[in-house]
Amino acid sequence: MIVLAGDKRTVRQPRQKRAIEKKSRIIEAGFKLFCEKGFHNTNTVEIAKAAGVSTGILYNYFVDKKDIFLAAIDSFGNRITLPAFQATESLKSTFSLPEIVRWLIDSFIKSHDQFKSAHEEIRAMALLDPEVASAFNRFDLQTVNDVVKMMQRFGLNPPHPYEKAHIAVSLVENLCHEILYSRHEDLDYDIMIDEVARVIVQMLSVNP
Amino acid sequence: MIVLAGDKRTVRQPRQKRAIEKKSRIIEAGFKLFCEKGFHNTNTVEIAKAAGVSTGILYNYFVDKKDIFLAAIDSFGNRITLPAFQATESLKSTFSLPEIVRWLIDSFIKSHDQFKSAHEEIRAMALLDPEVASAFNRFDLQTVNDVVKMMQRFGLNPPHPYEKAHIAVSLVENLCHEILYSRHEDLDYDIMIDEVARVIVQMLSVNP
Amino acid sequence: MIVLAGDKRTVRQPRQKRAIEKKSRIIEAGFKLFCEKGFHNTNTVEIAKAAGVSTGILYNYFVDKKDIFLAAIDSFGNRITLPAFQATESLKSTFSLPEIVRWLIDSFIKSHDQFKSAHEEIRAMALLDPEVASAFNRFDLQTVNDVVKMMQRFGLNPPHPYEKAHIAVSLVENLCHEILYSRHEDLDYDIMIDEVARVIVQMLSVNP
Amino acid sequence: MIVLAGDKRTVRQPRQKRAIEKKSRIIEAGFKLFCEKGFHNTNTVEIAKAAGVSTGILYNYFVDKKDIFLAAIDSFGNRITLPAFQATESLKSTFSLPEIVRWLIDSFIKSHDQFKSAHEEIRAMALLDPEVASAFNRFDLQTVNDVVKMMQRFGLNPPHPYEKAHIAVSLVENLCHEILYSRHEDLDYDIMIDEVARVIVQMLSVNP
DNA sequence: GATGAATGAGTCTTCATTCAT
DNA sequence: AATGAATGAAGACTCATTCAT
Repeated sequence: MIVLAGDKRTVRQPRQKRAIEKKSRIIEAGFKLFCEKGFHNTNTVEIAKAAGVSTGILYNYFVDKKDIFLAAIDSFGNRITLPAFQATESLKSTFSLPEIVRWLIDSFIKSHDQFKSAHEEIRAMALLDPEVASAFNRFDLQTVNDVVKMMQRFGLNPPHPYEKAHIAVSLVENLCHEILYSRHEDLDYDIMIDEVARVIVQMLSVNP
Repeated sequence: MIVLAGDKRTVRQPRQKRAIEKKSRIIEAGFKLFCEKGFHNTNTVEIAKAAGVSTGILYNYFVDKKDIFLAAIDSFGNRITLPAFQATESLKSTFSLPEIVRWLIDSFIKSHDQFKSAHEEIRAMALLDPEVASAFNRFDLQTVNDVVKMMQRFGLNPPHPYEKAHIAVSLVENLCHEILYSRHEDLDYDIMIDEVARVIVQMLSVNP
Repeated sequence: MIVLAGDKRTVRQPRQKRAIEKKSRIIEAGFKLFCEKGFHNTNTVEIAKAAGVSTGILYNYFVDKKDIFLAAIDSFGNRITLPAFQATESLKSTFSLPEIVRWLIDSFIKSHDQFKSAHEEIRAMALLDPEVASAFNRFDLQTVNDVVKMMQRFGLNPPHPYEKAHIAVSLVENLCHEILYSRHEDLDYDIMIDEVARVIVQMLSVNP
Repeated sequence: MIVLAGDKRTVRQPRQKRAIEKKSRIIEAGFKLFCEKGFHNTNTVEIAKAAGVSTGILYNYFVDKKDIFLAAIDSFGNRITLPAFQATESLKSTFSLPEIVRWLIDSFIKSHDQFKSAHEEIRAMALLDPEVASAFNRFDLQTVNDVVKMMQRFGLNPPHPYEKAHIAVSLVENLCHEILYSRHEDLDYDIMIDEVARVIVQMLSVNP
């Protein structure tokens, strides 16, 4: 399994419960705003206001505005994908693999909706900023690891599981993006979902 | 074929040759800087300097900074992908489809490298800004149309050609991004390229 | 003679007359405020307002607030001491050396008054900031050079002229400071001035 | 002898031993930091941390940050100069006056080194702030008084002893500053020390 | 048409001081 | 008395846009 690299930022970690909650509120508020308006269009006053704190306190918990963004990325990664993968376990006995992949795609589309632009902006900023790149990679690896774990639960042992899992994740993410945001009127999204599910199942089903 | 939506911006179009060249130089310079540094990290003074014009003149040709970005997106779309697709024509008689797809992926990786962050940032901004979204869609459709044309040249007539072309394009774009920027050390990129080529060929080869 | 080291800051030097005047106005305004209120108690908005410009334009002429301070130090050095030294030339035939030194001290006290705290603050900041130290040294050297020149005009050729000139300058500067700002009620400043003049004359009069 | 003006601040004086120690620790920590980094570059959180107390408690002992600075000035004055003057007593029988003055200058140079910027910054701030001016004067007078006492111990009774002592102190302080911080490469500091010692001895040796 | 100096609102960040615990 | 998290006003600096020349 790919191991998440530890991040060694020199941020004072809050120990007290209230402080931890406040830090979470800031991440939450920042994340929500970054998703709605993007990093560059969100200012620190807004984040503080949304979190119900003063602007000054932001800098007790985070080294700068970008640090809030990074924390939000990590928080973001932990939330979207894992529940969906875990839920597949209970579906295993009832549904076929193509049905479950289709269900996963559907649930990803639903969960992506609440994160709006964050994912793309993270990708964009990752190209310019090593710290964002690192946070993005952590998130990415986690999802790929989750997919590989799910594959194992389903008895799928294709050659090169991580490479294939990565491709599968990309396919689903692009599909989500396309369906939620781009909306080309000439494309039939039901057909696209079917096709993506079919491609994934085929790719993962090749046992050695 | 999907038709490009008309552009309804109220920008004075330069008629004189010198003015047209100047506008091109601005787009060129802006595009280069946006690729290198991102939209938010590029300022208008830099663009003007790189284009060899005054900052004031920018606003004769463009309504604002974002308008330069939009023009750059349109210019961007016309340049990267088309040459690669056209080149496949001459390869048709000599190489097999899997070989040609693999060649296309390789040439996309090469051409993506020079555009760095532009593509991702456009996607990110497209989520927040309808005008950018519209420009992005124009670019996206063009690529999909190019792929469909190429499919026809190769005698590939699968059902739902646009949907499949879109999926294929997504796969290749994600692969480019992964290889050029993310570089997960645990992934074998040769295998990923092979696998993506295989998946695309398989998807497109299903004739009705 | 001690030579002033050239300073290689990367500030865009204004070439046009109006721009040079504006830069001067900013230095003037900054200098005045720094003298009145000190560097740390003067903000950029005040400087801009006093110079009759916008805050933004400050950064066309100076890299940062400190850079205005440095420019002010250089400007400061050129103005205070030189006129006084030059004026001694015309007094040479009429007055004796002790009388002229006494006259110089008096005129220094008068000219110091308009620069209030600048000199001390420069000395204080010079201890923490190499750039300020460098600017202070330039100013200091200039004064010492001026004193040595004056000594030569008066036919004074003591051994170690630069060391002695430096001591003389220090004595006068401290005297100015004491008289203008400290005002110990128990000290008789007429006597101090006489004593300082006597010490300087004695020190400089020792010909080899 | 010049009498120190009484201090009229409305600060609650700690009576308990532990509280007095705590106040001392704060002054100590503040003094050290002010010397190292200057008043404006030292913040109250740092002072509290260095003193091992909470930021809130600072305001039980001091009315504001400047008040810590004032207390530090008073503490500062008591420490640097007195030991050096006292030590001269034991040298009296063995060494000549010029030797002892030279020894004093040397020991001042050594002791100044540990106080870095404090002295200059106090002088600078004294020009802007009456309270700092008052604290500086107290310190200054003390040094002058110490010099006069030493003069008496050495049997020196020139006319205007306070004025001359003040001039002597200024000379030595400037010399310290020059040697420790300015370091003009073209000046020979051994010669300057000799010259300053010579001037001081000459000035103080004139008995009525 | 062309210039580029000028604007000033907007941004992130700091820090002396307070106050609920 | 003691804490240290919280405040929020104030600061330096940026930059898209304008306009006198």
